[in-house]
Amino acid sequence: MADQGKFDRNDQAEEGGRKRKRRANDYSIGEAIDLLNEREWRLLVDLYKCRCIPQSVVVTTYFLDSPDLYYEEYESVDNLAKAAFEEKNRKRAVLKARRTFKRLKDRGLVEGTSIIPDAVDLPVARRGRVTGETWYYLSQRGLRVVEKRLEIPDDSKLSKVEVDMERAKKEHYWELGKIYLDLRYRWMVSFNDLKQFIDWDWYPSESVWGDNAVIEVRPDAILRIGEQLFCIELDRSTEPIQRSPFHTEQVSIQKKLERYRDVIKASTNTIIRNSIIAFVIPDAVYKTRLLNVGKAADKVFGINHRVLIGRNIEDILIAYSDLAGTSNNE
DNA sequence: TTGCGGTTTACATGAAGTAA
DNA sequence: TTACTTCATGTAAACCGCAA
Repeated sequence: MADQGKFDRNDQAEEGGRKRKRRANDYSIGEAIDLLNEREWRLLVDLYKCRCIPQSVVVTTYFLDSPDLYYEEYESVDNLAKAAFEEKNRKRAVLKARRTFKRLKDRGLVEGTSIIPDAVDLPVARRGRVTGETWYYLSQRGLRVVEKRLEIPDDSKLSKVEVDMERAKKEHYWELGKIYLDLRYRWMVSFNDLKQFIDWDWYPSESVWGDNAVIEVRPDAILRIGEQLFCIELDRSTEPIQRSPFHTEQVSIQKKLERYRDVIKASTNTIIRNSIIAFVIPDAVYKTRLLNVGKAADKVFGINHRVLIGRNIEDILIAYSDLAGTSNNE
């Protein structure tokens, strides 16, 4: 009967006479949800919005608290000792982050890899480190759990396969993810006292349709601040774009803008009609690229267009407040 | 070999839960 | 109430693969 008790409680199942830890499938979805704290929820939701997050960013964004929270004497010691505390604090945060992710992994909510495939491909004598930074993703279960929490309607739900395929363009999605994190943890915090900025959301892969549901445009992400929609187009000049050899860069941007124009024209939804197209060009070294987009916008929409261009989301927000509010005498 | 950076493990501690 | 168990956490040490 002692054995009976053992098998009834799977968290204490024994193997070879020794207790073992619970494994991934030992947790039901309900249990996994029960065990999530606020930080872990925030993490999962952000992971959903960003698709992927590297470990170092996880540490600094969610786990790195100020050193004096953990080491009371921090404020009273000299700089050298302070640096030691900061280092200790960082290590503590890293460990905490890893343990958290291990737990989430054990409960089947996230997955992660750190192998660099190209490095492994080389002969042993020629390769350097084969593991790089660990990247985290949501698992199938994690996706479902977050979608339930965010109350995502069925037709907007993501398929795990699709999300997995996005990993092939990890750099692109991470570039977008950084914009989201920037917004959430820098700009929206600093704008917190401005009521208009409190109600906002981020939709990483959502289409915008015209009324007839025939013509569609798919921005890289949609940012909604109150009633204002921003269709975010991330433009990385390093990214190879497949196109006919007769098309120049400018033409392709223009084509994209024309598509937006057509969708907006075909829509009676005022939110869509008033939407702003925001081109974020993070690695625009020369102004010309920014100007080219501007020129294309003039051509497609005319002089008073609603196309904003910037190197980062801050530029866009500043340009937006210029555009929106001379009435808003800040 | 030695040192480095990332990762895992051992151990101590305290909080919370549980059976007697 | 007491003794015991479980779990999360912080710290330190061990471990691992690799480069110099």
